[in-house]
Amino acid sequence: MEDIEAEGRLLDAAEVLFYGHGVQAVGMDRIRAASGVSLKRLYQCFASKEELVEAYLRRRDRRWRGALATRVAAEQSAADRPLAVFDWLEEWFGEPDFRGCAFLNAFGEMGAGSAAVADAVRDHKAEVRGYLLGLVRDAGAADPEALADQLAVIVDGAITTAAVTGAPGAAGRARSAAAVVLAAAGVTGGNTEGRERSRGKRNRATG
Amino acid sequence: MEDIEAEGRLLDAAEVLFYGHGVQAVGMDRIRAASGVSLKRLYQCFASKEELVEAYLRRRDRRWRGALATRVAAEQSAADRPLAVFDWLEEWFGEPDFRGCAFLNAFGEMGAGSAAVADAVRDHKAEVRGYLLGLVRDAGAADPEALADQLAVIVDGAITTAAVTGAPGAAGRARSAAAVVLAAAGVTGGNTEGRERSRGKRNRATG
DNA sequence: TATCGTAGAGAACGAACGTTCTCTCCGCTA
DNA sequence: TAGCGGAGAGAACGTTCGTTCTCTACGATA
Repeated sequence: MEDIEAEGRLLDAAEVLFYGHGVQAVGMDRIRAASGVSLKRLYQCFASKEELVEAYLRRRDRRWRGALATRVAAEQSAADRPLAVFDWLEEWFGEPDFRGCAFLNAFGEMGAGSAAVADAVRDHKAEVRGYLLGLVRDAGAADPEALADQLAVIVDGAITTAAVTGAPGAAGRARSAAAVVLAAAGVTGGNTEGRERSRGKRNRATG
Repeated sequence: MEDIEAEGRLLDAAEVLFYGHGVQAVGMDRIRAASGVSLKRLYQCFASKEELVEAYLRRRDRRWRGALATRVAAEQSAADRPLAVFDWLEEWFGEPDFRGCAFLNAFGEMGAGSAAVADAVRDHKAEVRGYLLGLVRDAGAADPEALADQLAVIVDGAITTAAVTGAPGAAGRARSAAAVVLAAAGVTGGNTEGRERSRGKRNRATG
């Protein structure tokens, strides 16, 4: 098995297990078993559990933001894109293995004990906030920086609320709050009201 | 040492250690050392670590909501109280040992593995949401249920953002978002705008 | 003073942790 | 075919975990 393949399998196993059960609840041996990679090779790829955790977070960050951006970019009007974030969130919340924000979970567990993990989490949140900033800037918001801050707060609140309640409905409630702050900043898309969106297809092309 | 005193010292130690370092990162022996309660007595009070964690969360829930309610009740006008929540949050975020939401942290760590902990977290979030509902109802909001949902999302987002960034400024940004959704629901207090509040004393009595 | 119940200190238990080491086997070269 | 390097399997290391047990000391009662 090549190094690059082993690394991928290790990160795949780490993502499923760390995200699903928490970092501290999953031992290295369990990752070895799930990945099929020998323990020796595991420690050749990642010198410690902390390194593996950090790598897991950084890869998840890229994938997560990539999936979000892909979904949002499908929205044709720049003014509609900020709210499309919450449509994507709702889809994500509905997935059976959804268990909240991997980064916040890891931060709560290891943020106080591992600077590397804390940095990865901070970087992720900063990237997301930067992405939202670009969206509202393109949508012509009055004060993009302030609006991005507000949306970032609402997004995090939506994720944690959905995780605890176990219901994807938090996305819709967050979406309605986001619609209000967007409207207040002068961003009015084609479906600012939201909420009844789930009754059928969007009125704009989504494909 | 009486049972009731031992229990209090155990919960005090558990709160500082579990909240500060995470639940899994703190062993029972460390709690014994910090509390001065013997291990035997510890297991007489709490039959397992899980029970201690749940008791820690439930006591913290009562205290946390009590402190919040005390601070908010000092606001004379019912219309100003919802935003006062965020003033209290900012004070909390500025405390040196602030490390995010104890309940979300515990949920991320043990929510998948302990039903008792998950229940305690859900109960806390439901209580907070119910408290917010009462506030906006008293303030005469148009749709109190929907508004309470929105505020609950913003509160959770504020806490997690403040925890990750390590700066209390998230409270102000959440406050401004909350002010917008409150205004949209017809709740207009004496200082809805917020934001410049931090430049000096509030214009209403705070004592 | 002799006895008893209880409490604290901390040793001890088995399991699991992160990490390293040993052993064996296989594919390559001379 | 003999020898070598690297890889996988998994035993083993030392530590720490949650939990239980042992031993000693002490205060109350007769």
